[in-house]
Amino acid sequence: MNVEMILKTEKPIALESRSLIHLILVSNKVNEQYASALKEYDISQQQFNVLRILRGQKGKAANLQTLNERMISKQSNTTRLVDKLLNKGLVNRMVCPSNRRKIEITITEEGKALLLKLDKIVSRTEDELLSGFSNEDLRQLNNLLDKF
Amino acid sequence: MNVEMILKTEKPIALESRSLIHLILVSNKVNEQYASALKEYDISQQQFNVLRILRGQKGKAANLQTLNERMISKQSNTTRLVDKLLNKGLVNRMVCPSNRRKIEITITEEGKALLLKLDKIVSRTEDELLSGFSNEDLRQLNNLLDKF
DNA sequence: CTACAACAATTGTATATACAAATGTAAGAT
DNA sequence: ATCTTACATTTGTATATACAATTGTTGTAG
Repeated sequence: MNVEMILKTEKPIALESRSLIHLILVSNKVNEQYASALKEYDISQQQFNVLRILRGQKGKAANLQTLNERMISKQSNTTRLVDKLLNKGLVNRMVCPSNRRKIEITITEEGKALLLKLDKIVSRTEDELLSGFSNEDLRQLNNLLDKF
Repeated sequence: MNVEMILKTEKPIALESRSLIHLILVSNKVNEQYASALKEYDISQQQFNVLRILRGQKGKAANLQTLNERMISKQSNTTRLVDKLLNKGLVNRMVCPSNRRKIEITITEEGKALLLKLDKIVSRTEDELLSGFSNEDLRQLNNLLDKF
């Protein structure tokens, strides 16, 4: 990926700035690829993310707060995001009987079925994005990212 | 940075998925740090980015297309973004005399003065973000990011 | 010169996000 | 029981972004 095009705009770019901008550029690219892969099914990345979290619950419900904590992108509109999924019939929602402040969300069969399709195209996208990487590269990358 | 919290949601996460999600999480964190550092001056990251591009032009004007190409985040609202900077008096804008389709943007003295202040706080933010990194780490990171 | 395609920027619209304020519920203190 | 505080979600609002359609300009083929 060509980061030089951007970085040439300021001549003596410190190694630090370069790394961070580079990181953001790559992340944007990755996000775009995910988004474009999911677009066919009218699912945003965040929605996909929530569906995967729910599937990971194996039947147990997740309340909005839990979703919020585990979502890739930070706190904001979990309510509205779940509304969208609800309208599509991909999740169920019920007030928690033991604590009526909480709202419990579960994935529907329809949601699971959709996820199965999405898994395939997402993993194809990931393969493409990482075609230049060996397993050793990936381990190294993870180690470096852990330092943040 | 704790990626496990998110990743525990799906049990057998492939190394590839893990790396990409990890990357996005880190990038989000970096973006948040930049945003919060710039917030004090009511400048968004994209606005900061454009100002830096303009400064890098050393007096030469940049048209909207050029800005667009060099902006960190992809094509969208360069017109509106520049409008904001214009309202703040940080840039000038004039129709290109040789090709009236183009709009030429330059940074004002006020814009340059602001950038000088921003440079300081941004570089402090970068230092914090990368405090765990040696120069060798940064080089490695850049090499890996280049593989995308 | 006119018609047409390509170009550069702008506008419209729908959706997404950040952030603060408001609503409704639960728990604890007096 | 009442008051206060904390909790969980929802709503409002301003801003940001994606994407398509539109406007105005230039270049070119006939």
